[in-house]
Amino acid sequence: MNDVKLPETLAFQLGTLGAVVTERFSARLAAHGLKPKHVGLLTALESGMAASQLDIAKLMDVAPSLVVSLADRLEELGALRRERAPSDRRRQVLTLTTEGRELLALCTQAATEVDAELTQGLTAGEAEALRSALRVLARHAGLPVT
Amino acid sequence: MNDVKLPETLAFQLGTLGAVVTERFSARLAAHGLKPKHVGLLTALESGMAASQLDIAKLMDVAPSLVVSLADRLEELGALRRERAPSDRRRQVLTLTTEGRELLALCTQAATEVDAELTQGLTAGEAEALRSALRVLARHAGLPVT
DNA sequence: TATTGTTATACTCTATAACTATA
DNA sequence: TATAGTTATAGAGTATAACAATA
Repeated sequence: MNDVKLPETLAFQLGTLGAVVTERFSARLAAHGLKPKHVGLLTALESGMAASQLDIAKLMDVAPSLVVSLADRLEELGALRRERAPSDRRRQVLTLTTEGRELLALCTQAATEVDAELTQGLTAGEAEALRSALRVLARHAGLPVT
Repeated sequence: MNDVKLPETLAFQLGTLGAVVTERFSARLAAHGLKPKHVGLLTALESGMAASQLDIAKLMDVAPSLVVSLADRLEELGALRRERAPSDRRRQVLTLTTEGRELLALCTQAATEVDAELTQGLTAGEAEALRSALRVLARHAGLPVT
C-alpha cells in the first residue's frame, strides 16, 4: 500500500508552479509585445550557444518553422538582425542588436519582479534554499532554453 | 546597471523545469489514456474541495466547458460517476469510483517515477532541500490544481 | 431572471509536410 | 542529393458564446 499523495510529488508541484509562474511572467511580457518563447530565443542568442535558426531550433527543442516566426517578430521589433552567412548562404545568422539587449534586460526585470512576488513571505533562508535547490536540479536536468 | 541573468531567475528556471517535468509526466500518463488535466480533475475530486463541475472549474481555474470534456473521458474510463444533485438538479456531482482511485494511484506512481529521475544524481540533502523549498513555495503561491 | 451544464465555434500555439534556395 | 529556411496546412488544447434545463 502506497500512501504518497500526488500533490506532494515533485512532478506535480514543479508542473503546477511552472504553469503559474509562466502565466505571471507572460502577463508582464505582454507589455513588451513578447511571449515566453520570444524570450527563449533572445536568451539562446545571448548565451552564444547558437546563432543559425536551425541551431536555435535544436537548442530550444522546437520546430524550425517556429523559429522563423519568432525571429520574424523579433526582427520586426528591431531586437535582432538576420544575415545570410557568406560561407554558406543557406544559413540565417541571427544577431542581437543593442535594442535586443535592452529588450532582454526588460524581460529580465519582469522575471525578477515575478521572483519577488514568489519569494515574498519566504524567509531569506528559505528563498536561498529554493534558489540553490533549483540550480542543482536545472543543471542536472540539462535545462534547454524555454 | 543590472547584472542578473535571465536564466538564473526563479521565474525562468521554474517555468522551464515545469515544462520539462510536465512533458515527462505526460508521456507516462499516456499509457493510461490520460492527460495532465485529467489527473488534475481526479486530484481535485480526491481532495474533497470540490464536487460539482462548476466548483471544479473554479478550483482548477479552467473553463467549465473543459471540465465537461475531461469528465466525459473519465466517466468513459469508469473513473468517476456523474449524478444530478437531488437538492439542485442543475448540479452534476462527480464522485471518484474505486476504479478512479486505482487510476489515481497509477498516476501517483508515474509521478514518483519522474521524481526519481529528477533527483537521481542529487544528494539526499539536496533532494530534501528541494522538496522542502517547493513545499513552502507551493503553499505560499496558493497552488491551484493542475 | 440567474445559474449549471452542455454544445458550437473560434483562437492560440506548435508541429508536419511541401517547397525554394543553396550546397 | 542533402540541408537551411520558409510557407502552407493541420492538430492539440483551451476559451468564449450560444443554448437548454432547472432554480
